[in-house]
This record gives sequence, structure tokens and C-alpha cells, in this order.
Amino acid sequence: MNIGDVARSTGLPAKTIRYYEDIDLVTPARASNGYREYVEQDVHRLSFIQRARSLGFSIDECRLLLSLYNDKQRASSDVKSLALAKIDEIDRKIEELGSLRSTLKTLADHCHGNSRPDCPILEEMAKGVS
Amino acid sequence: MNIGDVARSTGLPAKTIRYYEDIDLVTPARASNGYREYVEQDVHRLSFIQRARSLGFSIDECRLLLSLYNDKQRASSDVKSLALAKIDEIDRKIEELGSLRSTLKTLADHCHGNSRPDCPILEEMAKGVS
DNA sequence: GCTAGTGGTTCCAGTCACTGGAAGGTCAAG
DNA sequence: CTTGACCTTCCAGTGACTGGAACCACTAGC
Repeated sequence: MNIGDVARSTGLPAKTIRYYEDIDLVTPARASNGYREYVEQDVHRLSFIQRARSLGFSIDECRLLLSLYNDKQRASSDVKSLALAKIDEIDRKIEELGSLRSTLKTLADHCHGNSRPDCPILEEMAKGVS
Repeated sequence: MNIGDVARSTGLPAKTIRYYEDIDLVTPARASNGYREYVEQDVHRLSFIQRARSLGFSIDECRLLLSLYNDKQRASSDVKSLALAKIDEIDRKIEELGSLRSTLKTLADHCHGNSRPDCPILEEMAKGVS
């Protein structure tokens, strides 16, 4: 399996797949012509990484998850606590987004929306009333 | 106000504040000794940026958000439509985060979190039931 | 065998938004 | 007058890619 096929089947750009080799995440064999030769297990690891990344895990966290995945003796509690920590992180982001949203909402609600430049809420914000 | 005070009151590292000057986001006056001299308005701008950044807005988006209350010449309708567009963006972000969260939550809930190696979080990432 | 086209290779540079560290200037306290 | 905190600039590195140049390999059609 060449890199292009792997790219198609994992949804990862070839560039990214090469980058993952650079950082020793997935290191395929090489054919006699120098092409990367991916086997099923490589593709599997790459798909795993793709999914973990899209769930917001960092590369280092992916490395950890992969090692947990490959370690048949690992405790599922390790993975669970990692996931729970991520959930906390997400909750914090959502909360902060909500607060910026309400700031902007207040702003929008108090704007006349006409062609004059006056917008008292903006003036207040500029002065420090957040 | 020196950069250290500003760092303490905004929660931004001094390094970052200097970087923001580099990219012309917040450009304080200089004292005779070369020190940066921040006024209240600078601090407020920096706090706003801090908040917006922590919510995933790019520097360029921050520039746009700042223009909401910095441009005295804008029509308030411009302000309003910009704010409303941003709110839509925030809503989309919140929704995405929410779905990420629920995926992780479901997985974590089904994980026993004990010392045995079966773990639905890893299994899901391996299989690709996203 | 020649050529075109696709897909592979390496390497170097750039991106974004910082972050770290060196080398040195400034200031208030003891 | 020294100590130590705080400030300055500049240069380099980070994470996770991404773009591009220059070149090699394979396949299909003529």
C-alpha cells in the first residue's frame, strides 16, 4: 500500500502521514524503489491517530493512547481519566464561549443598527465595563 | 503601568504582551527609560484579546472584534452585523464542542475504569464508529 | 523507445501564536 | 554599592502541520 492509498483510506493528507513518520508515530517499511509500504497495522494506527486527533487529543496524548492500546496489560482507568480530563477541558471552553457570547449578545441588542456611529455599550466596553 | 503589572492584571504573560505589540495589536507609549507604559485602555484591550483568544478566536478575528468598539467612524449597523456574525460562529463552536463532549462522555461512561484492559474508548478509536 | 501524466521522494521554508533564553540596562531597598 | 526584581532586544524553538521546488518511479498510449 502506497502513501496515496493510505491517505485515501484514512482521510489524512499524505503530507501529514509523512510528518507522522518524521516524529516516529507510524514508521512504514520501504519498497526497493524507496516508496513507503504501508501494511494493515500501519493504516490502523493512522486511523486511530486521525480519530484521536479529531477528538482533540494532542500528538503526545495520541502517543500515550497508542501505547495504552498496544499494551494488552494496560488499565482502562488510565484511558478513562484521560477522557474525563478532556471533558473538563471542553466544559471550560464551552463556558468561556458562553460568556463571550453573552457579551456580544448584549452588545448587539443595544446597538441601534442604524447608520450612526453611536453605540453606548461599545463605549462602555472601551472604558472597562465588561 | 509597566508590563509586569499588566501581565498580572490581564493574566497574559509579558512575552505575549510584547508579541501583541510586535503585531500591532496593542502599542503602548514608552517611558524615557524605554519601558512600555500601559494605560487603562491598553489593559482593557489586552483583557478582551485574552478572553477572545482563550475561546479559539484567531488574532485576526480579535482584530476584527476590537474594531467593534475601537472604530469611532463605523456605522452601528456594521457593529451589529459583525457581532451577530460572531455570535453565529460562537454558536457553531459551542455545538461542535458539545458533540465532541458527548462522544467522549458516552465512551467514558461505558468504560469501567478498572484495571482490566477492555476499554470502549480505545476500541471506538480503533474501529472508527465515529 | 518516447512521452505524458500521475504519484512518489527529499529538503527547506513558512505558518500561527506564542515561548524560552541569553545578554544586558534600570530601579528601589538595605 | 550591591542585590534582586524587573525591564529591554534579539534570536531560536515549539506544535502540528502545509506549501513548494526539484527530482525519481511507474504506467499507458503511440
